[in-house]
Amino acid sequence: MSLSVSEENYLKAIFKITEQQGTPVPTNAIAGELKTSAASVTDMLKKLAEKDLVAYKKYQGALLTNSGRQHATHLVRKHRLWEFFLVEKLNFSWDVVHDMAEQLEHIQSDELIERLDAFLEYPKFDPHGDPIPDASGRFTIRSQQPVSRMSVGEKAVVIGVQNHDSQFLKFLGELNLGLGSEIEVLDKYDFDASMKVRIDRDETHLISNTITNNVYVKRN
Amino acid sequence: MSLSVSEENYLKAIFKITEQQGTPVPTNAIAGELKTSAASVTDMLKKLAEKDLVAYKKYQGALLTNSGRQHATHLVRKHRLWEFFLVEKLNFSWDVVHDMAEQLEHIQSDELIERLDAFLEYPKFDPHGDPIPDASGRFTIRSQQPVSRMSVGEKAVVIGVQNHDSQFLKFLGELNLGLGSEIEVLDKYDFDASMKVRIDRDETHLISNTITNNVYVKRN
DNA sequence: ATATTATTTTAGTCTTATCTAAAAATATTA
DNA sequence: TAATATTTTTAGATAAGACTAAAATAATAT
Repeated sequence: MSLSVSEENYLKAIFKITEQQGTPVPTNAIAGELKTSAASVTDMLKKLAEKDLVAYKKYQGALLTNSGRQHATHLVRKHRLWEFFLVEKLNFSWDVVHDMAEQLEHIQSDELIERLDAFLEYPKFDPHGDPIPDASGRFTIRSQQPVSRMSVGEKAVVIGVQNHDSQFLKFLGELNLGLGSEIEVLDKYDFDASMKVRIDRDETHLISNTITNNVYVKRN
Repeated sequence: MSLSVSEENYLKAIFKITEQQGTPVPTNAIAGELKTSAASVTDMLKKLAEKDLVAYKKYQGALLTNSGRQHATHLVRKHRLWEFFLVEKLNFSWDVVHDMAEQLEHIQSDELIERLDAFLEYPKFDPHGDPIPDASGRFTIRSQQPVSRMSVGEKAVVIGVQNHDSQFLKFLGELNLGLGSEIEVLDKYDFDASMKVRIDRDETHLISNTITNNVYVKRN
């Protein structure tokens, strides 16, 4: 079944909000995610329910059906593969690729995606450290923890970020902090989760809780 | 100015039909090219005229303005660069890339196209031998002639095809005939422009006028 | 438990891009 | 050049996806 860009965006939004959990997604949450009105969401949910992509009961919010989740996962796969392509092949920086991938993910061709995947040598994680589902929708699971959970003296390697905001990512770049960076915790200020850290055995920085909570490191 | 996919398709269609010449394009020609109704074309022409992308006078057909032609050329550039990418990097064959490129050409990001161009090392011709305009819209001109104009005994290298129809291209593939193939004319049957040719100093084939008229070789 | 607030849905519009049928303009032909 | 045929435009509808305002439902607080 071929879906419109709009329909696909709704599926992705619902998928993003549920993120595993099985609790129904309120209309307003979707409206917020897509920056659209609640009325529009209601209209679309009816349409998606009709196509059996979401389970929807009036006033009860919506949940993806298996078919809907499959679609959404495939969109996530496409989005992340394109992001990988943009960063690894076209040398874009990680803070500018989202909007382009947002468009590219709607290109309709399974063969294209499979070949892109092969061309990129089957990457398992995108440039923000998020897992890229394989063709059958399986995500690689990896244990990780936010920097805020590290203890003083500990060293760990950055493997992901939670916040994909362009400003945030650009700021990390200014700290020379990216995937693969080594972080050593020099000091912790527990009252606000800020920390003093050394990055790649080089500069030391005082980083705020926005950073310590949104940057993930490899858990051993 | 950012255009809708539909508006872009109209500009491309007009560009394709005029193909250099400065005679106005009739409404019906556009309708035929886009497989839409004449009424729809009239509506869109008014809209494009409003945006100063076409010069349109009732009952007189439409012509691209400079701005419209610039837009159209940029679309051609995007289409052909993506086709090159699909064939050269993702190993698609030349007969299947058109529909994907048709979608990819509407992705909005100039930076993406410039980086793609660099990644592909600034190709001058697409997989069908059509010139790829550079960022400022200039096409590389190359002298060429259809196989039908070759004389008996002459040898020449294939550099392009006029017909992009998938069936046609697939058939050429079956003759092992592609860009770069050498054609030697063994015999000519002028009454229908069919020929006996040897391809790449190997097999000989009797080829119809559909082929001799639609395959171009390098002119010396 | 009822009043108040917040959320969600319905109803009615709007825009874009399409269509068909009818009217108008242009081209062709006798 | 008048009649006929073709092309193009207008008029009126439709579908998708969005909106606002009002009504209906659910959640919260007194």
